[in-house]
Amino acid sequence: MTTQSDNTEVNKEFTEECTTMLAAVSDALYAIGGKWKLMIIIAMARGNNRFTELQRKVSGISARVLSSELKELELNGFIVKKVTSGYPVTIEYELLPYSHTLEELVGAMTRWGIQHRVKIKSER
Amino acid sequence: MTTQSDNTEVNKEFTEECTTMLAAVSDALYAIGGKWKLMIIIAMARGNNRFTELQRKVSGISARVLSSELKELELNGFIVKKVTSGYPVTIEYELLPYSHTLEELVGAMTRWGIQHRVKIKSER
DNA sequence: ATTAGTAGTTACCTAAAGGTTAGCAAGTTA
DNA sequence: TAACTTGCTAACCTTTAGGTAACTACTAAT
Repeated sequence: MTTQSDNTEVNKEFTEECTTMLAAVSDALYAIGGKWKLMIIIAMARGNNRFTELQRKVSGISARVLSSELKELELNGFIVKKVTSGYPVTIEYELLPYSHTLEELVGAMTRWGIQHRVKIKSER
Repeated sequence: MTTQSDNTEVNKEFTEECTTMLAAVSDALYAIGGKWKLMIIIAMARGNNRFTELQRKVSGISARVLSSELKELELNGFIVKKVTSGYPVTIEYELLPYSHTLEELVGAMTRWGIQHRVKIKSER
């Protein structure tokens, strides 16, 4: 009698790889999961660095949520808040280098999202 | 007086690209966002196709949530439920080809998650 | 006959995410 | 001087995601 959970060498490696991936994806989702964080980073990478600009660009986000997401992103080392005490005082948010480590992921998600929308449309 | 929102050609393209990306990422998150969907797909790609096996593999998920996530994944064309009416009746979930379009994204997220955990650890 | 495993469902509940409204302190524009 | 903009914050409320526990129907083993 054989089952899918035979303890072969191959199966062990497979199982370990799976566990590693699951832990990694879980970690990633913890840091950048949710509805807004990636979108805010994308908008910032494209020149939207002020509060109101971001709010307009990331459509649907409220001031309250944007404010709290920015705080979390700052806390986790993705962005900095820069206050230039000139005249007038302007507040700008800037991406830190760590944000750029997300480029591959953002690219992959963008490409997938585009093809997914095409697929959904063609199905209707 | 110049501002960051000058209507140069370059700026227009940038703005459009940004809008496209935001819409795409939003679409992607709608389909595969949340705590569990990607993790279930990862587990299934590695030979765990039965309900209880999946529940064990994706640690922390409850039967109720697993059941409802599987239904959503089936509805959205990522998986199929296969009931083999032999003796005994076994129920297996299988990935459909569409799940494999997620490979690039899953890979990117896994790599990012691994390096992120390393970074977090080294900071403590 | 009892216990255990598989594959769930149902009902109920909590916590987290997010939305709405209002307002404030500054500066700026008409 | 009035109205508007920017960059928020506080209080409140709703929605959704997810967790817990109990239960069912079937099979299989002891």
